[in-house]
Amino acid sequence: MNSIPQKIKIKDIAEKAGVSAGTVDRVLHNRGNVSDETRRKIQSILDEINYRPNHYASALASKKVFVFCAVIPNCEPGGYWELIEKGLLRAEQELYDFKVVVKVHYFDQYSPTSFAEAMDVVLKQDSAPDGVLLAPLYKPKTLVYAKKMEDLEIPYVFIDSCMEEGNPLAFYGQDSFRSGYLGAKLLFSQRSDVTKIAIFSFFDPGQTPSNQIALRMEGFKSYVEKNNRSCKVLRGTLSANNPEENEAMMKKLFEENPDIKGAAIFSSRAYVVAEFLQKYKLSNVTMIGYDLLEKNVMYLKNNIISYLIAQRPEEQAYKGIKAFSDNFIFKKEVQQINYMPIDILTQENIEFYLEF
Amino acid sequence: MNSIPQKIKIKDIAEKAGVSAGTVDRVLHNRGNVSDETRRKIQSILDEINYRPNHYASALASKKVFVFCAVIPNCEPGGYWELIEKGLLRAEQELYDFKVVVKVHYFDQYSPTSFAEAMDVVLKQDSAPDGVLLAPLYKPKTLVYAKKMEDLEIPYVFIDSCMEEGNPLAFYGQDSFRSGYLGAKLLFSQRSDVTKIAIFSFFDPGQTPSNQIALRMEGFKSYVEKNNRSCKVLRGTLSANNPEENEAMMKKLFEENPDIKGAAIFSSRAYVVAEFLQKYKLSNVTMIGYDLLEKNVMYLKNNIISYLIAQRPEEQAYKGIKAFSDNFIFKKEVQQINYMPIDILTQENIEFYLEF
DNA sequence: ACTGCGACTGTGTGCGCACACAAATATACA
DNA sequence: TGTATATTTGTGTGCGCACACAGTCGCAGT
Repeated sequence: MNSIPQKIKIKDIAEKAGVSAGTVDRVLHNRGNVSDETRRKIQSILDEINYRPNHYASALASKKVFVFCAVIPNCEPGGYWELIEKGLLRAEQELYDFKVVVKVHYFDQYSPTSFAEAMDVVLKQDSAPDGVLLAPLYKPKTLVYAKKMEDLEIPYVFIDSCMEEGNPLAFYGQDSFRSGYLGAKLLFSQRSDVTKIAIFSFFDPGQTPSNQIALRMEGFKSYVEKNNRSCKVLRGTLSANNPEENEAMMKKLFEENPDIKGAAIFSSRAYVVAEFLQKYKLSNVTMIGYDLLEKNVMYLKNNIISYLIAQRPEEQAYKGIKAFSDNFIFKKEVQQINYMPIDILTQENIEFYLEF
Repeated sequence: MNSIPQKIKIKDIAEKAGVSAGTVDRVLHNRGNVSDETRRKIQSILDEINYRPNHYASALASKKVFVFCAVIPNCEPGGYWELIEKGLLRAEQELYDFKVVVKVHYFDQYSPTSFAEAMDVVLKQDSAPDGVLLAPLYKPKTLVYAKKMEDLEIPYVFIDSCMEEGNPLAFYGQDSFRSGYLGAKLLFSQRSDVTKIAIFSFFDPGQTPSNQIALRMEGFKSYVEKNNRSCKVLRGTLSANNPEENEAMMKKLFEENPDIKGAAIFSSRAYVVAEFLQKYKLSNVTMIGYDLLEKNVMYLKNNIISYLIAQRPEEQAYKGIKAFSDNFIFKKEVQQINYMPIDILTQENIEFYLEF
């Protein structure tokens, strides 16, 4: 009654083929040293009986230690990349008994050079990692290292945003264009009288916008083009480390344009703008933002931000590492392109997203 | 460099305590037959060195087969409960090597008696299941069996909706009240001129509404009360198996009330109403619905339904079974109340939710 | 015919643990 | 003091697999 479908093991196959377990093991792992004849015989049995190895027993017996490196921007407390790191750690924990180690390497998210340095360290270790997880913030540099890893035959996983030119083992992230598009839709669906909006970005001097943010902005504009062509879109440029300047800039912008009805910002730091809106009591401005940072959530709850669009960063990182283990340990097919859901968060449903 | 933190095993503990592995095993599993003195010694070592057993090795060595039963309504193809079943199967697959079997038992979702019969079968097997997963559609009957299972010391998991009176090992589902509340918010946020809406339900004669649907409706009404008190709410009652009658009813309703601007339905069969709206080209009616059924998705894409609110049924079922394995096999603490995210789906983000 | 060598195949051990069983020790009672 | 019995402890085997190692075999070269 409570019996389990009898599991087929290596020994069974060996018996069926009239060989020893060792030989079956050799064909299973392509270790060579098997005559064509016996290999074919074993293979045909394998094909017909649907052998499914016990990966837990396998991991137990194996001595192999897997080292996966993650290369991500420095994690400010409460910032976006901290969520990514959380996912990495969760995956490492879960794979502990499979002898999986996740090493995190950090770089300065505003410096492509710093990214390159981190990658150099990762790839020039005495023993190469079994896989590298990274966020392709800056296309050109990333491309260089993608090439390098392909030459070294080190599989890599992209999170956050993708690059068509690369050929990762897997990608986990949002369709950034679409999430920008959705942002615009939500902004305009809120009210029918939106004729002027402001969008903000952190373009520091001499820096190219990150891949993802550029795409979100395109998506946003595309929606406006298509559905609210008459709406005026103003741009505000924020500085990463000069709050006073930012405040002055916004003050000027909103004073000169009191008819601004909507605001959007495509990085995760919506709270910078929200803080301003709250301080100056501009409750007539509808705002949308991105990512589930604590401070963003606070302004959502305070009704300063109407909608937050989220992308499950922790899950991206978690699944990124799991892609490696699925590939190496569980021998599962790994789907290459994996768009994460574009979650729409409001005051009413936010609380149910906080622990995920 | 690539070394893993040295794993502590039973043998290590045994050595430290000056006993054999068997004795350590006895205290780890409370198997008794250990003198107070040695148990205390071992326990103190255990406390101080943070021993984490290898559950994979443990499962490998163990002969125990786990049988978990799921009691759910019949799965119509393309219906809600099919998604649940998918999650159950996924969990079973994943736990295959842990000797976990998931047996699904079905009942007629419109008949509490049929539910009771299914539960009787489950509980009166020659060997009792190690856990039961069920959806408490009908409170009173569920309560009876919850009691029974507590007496039999069989842990149970609720999915879909919860019952405060029960004491399940875990619950995975939506906050139904809140999802109804959010539905109303979305309906009204779409346009400012909504003064009359219609809500539909499948109250067949002689039947009590399921727990979840009743709560959603309450939540919906609560929002209207609070924010749009002047809006008139009409009720339409649908029949589960009489399309002609339904059509006639809706026709009459919308003809007599041409000023209906919004429609909502709290079961997963929004497509019944959507089909009508499409057929009669009532494009002026904004509609919201629940759950990611194929047919609902189609009407969302066609712009008949503006928002769908989803609750990840597959994940509910999957996590429900995993709660058992976490409890029995991985000895993890299982959180009792787990509200699933209330996903808001629109044309723009729907495609990213379809494979989850 | 002997050796050496390469291609192929079988055997044995251990991964960390559960559990049946054997062994040792303690306790009771005559 | 001896025997029977309960209590406590140690040992051995196997779960399914990986992998090191030890064979076996055929064949070329001397």
